[in-house]
Amino acid sequence: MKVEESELNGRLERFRDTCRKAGVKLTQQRLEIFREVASTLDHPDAEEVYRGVRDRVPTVSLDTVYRTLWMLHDLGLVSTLGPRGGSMRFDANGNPHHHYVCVLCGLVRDFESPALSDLEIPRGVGAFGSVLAARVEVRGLCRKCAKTRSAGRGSESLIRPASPIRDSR
Amino acid sequence: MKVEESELNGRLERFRDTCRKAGVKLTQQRLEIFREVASTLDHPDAEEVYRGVRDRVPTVSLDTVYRTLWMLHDLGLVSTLGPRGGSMRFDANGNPHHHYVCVLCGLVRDFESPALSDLEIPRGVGAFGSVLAARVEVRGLCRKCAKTRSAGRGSESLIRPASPIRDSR
DNA sequence: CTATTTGCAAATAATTTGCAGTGCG
DNA sequence: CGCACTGCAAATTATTTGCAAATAG
Repeated sequence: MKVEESELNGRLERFRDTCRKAGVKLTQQRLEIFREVASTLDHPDAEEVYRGVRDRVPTVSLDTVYRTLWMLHDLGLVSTLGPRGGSMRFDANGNPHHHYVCVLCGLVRDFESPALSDLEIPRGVGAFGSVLAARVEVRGLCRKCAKTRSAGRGSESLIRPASPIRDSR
Repeated sequence: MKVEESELNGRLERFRDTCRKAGVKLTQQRLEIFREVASTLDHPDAEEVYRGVRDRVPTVSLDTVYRTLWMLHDLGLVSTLGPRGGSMRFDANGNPHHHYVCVLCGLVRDFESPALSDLEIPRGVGAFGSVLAARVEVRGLCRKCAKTRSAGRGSESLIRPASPIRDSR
């Protein structure tokens, strides 16, 4: 799924800006790697970014993709999603948001919600340490998986409480 | 941090029970592997479980630990936490709960909260698919890290919005 | 007894690193 | 023009798998 033109331009703008301010060199591969993450609503892993960028910059190497993604992370331009199924995934949505995750295929979609963003954190939590941010992760079966699955049969072992994806590589 | 005696016994009870019902054999290593995860409030990774179990069952192998942890997961006896820093972590707390995660050292602590557990999920989310569960992850700097850090200097690059741990192996 | 389960060692997957050449500022 | 950046290949880390020996029920 594609990010809107205007939003994408804003992100690219911020990217150039941040690079300049941070004094990091603006290379072709960095631009394209950022563009790849910033232009999709999916949250791709390094391999997917690599495949996408290779079309435009045939010589990029996978390790440059990794290095750049972590560099973008260090600059605060992308955040990461713990690996749903093997590999780390990257997220260029800079606005406060939450995630919907399909427990079967690993699809992730962002959603915003003032209500959830202003969550009341129980006071007891303060005992653990400071609170910097809170994020909600909603798990479920996405449209497509629900369809595929019901085609087969009813429900199997699926509703294992809050378990992430244990995928079948 | 240790789980209370009574709670631990309940977990072990449920473990034996579930194994029997599922028809899986109750071996020494399985019992000790489960005990290791079930008796701590930390959420250890396979390697940590391995080290702990080895004291009591010197011949266990790391792969048995992996196989057993995933088997416990399949039986619904443990859930997983996306890798904070390299490796998958396992959680034997069967009650609905949320997580506090230290962005520096990766410490995880559970907390319960009726308010958060009854979260109102925005209707828009239904468009993505069904909703099975929702979990809140609160990020912050734990007590210990805050202390260690302030010993050095003030704040550095730390407050990178909602970024997980990019650790220094 | 006998199907499961285990331990070992070797295989895979994801990610990182050292180094020599290349190109941005 | 120099130092940060890149590509390559080799190294590491986490995790999985095939197989013969061990064991729970």
